[in-house]
Amino acid sequence: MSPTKEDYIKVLFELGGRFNRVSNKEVSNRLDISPPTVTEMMNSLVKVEWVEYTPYKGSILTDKGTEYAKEIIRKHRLWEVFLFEKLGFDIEDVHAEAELLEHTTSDDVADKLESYLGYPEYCPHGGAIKIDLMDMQEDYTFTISEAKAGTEVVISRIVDEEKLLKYFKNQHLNIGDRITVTDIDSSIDLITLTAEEDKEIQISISLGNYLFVEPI
Amino acid sequence: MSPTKEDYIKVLFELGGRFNRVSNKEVSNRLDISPPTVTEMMNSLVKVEWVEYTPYKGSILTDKGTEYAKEIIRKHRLWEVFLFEKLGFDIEDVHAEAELLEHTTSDDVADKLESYLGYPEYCPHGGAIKIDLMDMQEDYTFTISEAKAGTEVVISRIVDEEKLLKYFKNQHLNIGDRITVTDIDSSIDLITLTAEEDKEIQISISLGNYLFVEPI
DNA sequence: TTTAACGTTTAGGATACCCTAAATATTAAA
DNA sequence: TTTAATATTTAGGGTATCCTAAACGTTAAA
Repeated sequence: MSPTKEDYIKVLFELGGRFNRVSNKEVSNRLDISPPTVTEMMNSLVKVEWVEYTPYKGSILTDKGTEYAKEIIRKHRLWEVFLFEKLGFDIEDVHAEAELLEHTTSDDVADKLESYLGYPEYCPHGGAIKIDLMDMQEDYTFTISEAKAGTEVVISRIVDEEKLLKYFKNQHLNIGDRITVTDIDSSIDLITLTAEEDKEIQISISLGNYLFVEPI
Repeated sequence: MSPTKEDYIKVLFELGGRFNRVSNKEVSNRLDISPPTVTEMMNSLVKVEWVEYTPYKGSILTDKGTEYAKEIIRKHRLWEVFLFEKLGFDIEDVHAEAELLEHTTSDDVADKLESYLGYPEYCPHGGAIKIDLMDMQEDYTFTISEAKAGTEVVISRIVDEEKLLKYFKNQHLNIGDRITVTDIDSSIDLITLTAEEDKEIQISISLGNYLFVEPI
């Protein structure tokens, strides 16, 4: 299907569209596309049976849509590994390039690329590459905003959006880091963590939704 | 610019649009797009200054258009090398895949890919990859249809169009083969060649236009 | 040189995506 | 529960790319 449609279902997937309704507003914000255009596209995605849509209520991915989204995300992550490991790109730059290449990658190229890369498990941002691993990763990890105060966790994945990557990097929060969630205060939207060497870091709960961790 | 426009200037380049006017008919046939659409697109390419167009007479690439076409062809050929050498694709299949990837490849990715591949000189079909080599290749090679009877030549390049590749492969004509042009008869559109082990091969002059050779 | 064949353009339309402005529905606050 | 804020949709447009049918130019054969 068209790159445009692929972008929409990818975003739906990333916003949890397998299990929850995703509002047009969220999609509109994420893709920086006007709300009316999103409404229009959702109706078009319903026609190809990738999405179930209830006006005013939002969209949910169908099984078909979910499969397709996963395939694109797999291609995206494979290119990220290639660009990072083989071509020597900076980790911050691979996302934008993969974003382009993913839409013109046949299944055949993806399979051969995966083999060439040695069947990597994760992309440079910690996202699972194998289709079934994507689900498992969802089951075993949670965002730091969902953690309970006092738990010790390892950062396993950062939602790969350029600005977020830059933000967490600047906060010295990287994949593989062990951190302890000291305090979560929803009243003031703040999470307090302790990282290596007892350094204290504070981030907002809303931004914490983009930082996935797993318990130790 | 858009993938569509890129396809048009690539075809103009391949049809000799740097030096001769290319008719809309030729473009229409090559891209399998209706003549009116080609007329329309040519006008649009004039607007971005990639093409000079005289109604009813045809198009010529501007310097700007030529540069752009070369960049895309370079990306195309780099991907072909990658797909063939690294991913193990069959030579017949690389063209179609490269056709897709070339449009979503940034200059940065192309440069790093070129370096990763060790700065290859030619794509698997014998096409030059470096921009200046592309011109040189034009100067030193000619199509077998332009050869004089009696000359001995080496096949250096086959225009990479799937059907043509298949055709020449079936005729046992491959890049690197030494052949002798025995006879060229324009009255019946036929070229007779002698290949290894004195095997005789006959092809039409029109198809010979897609087989580039260089003198020994 | 007149005409037939063929290439090209004009006219009129379709679809995919995108937009703004205005109307409408939903939800949260008063 | 009424209102105000916010999300969503409808209405009306715009551009890029494609198409067919019909009109028009060019060229080469008769």
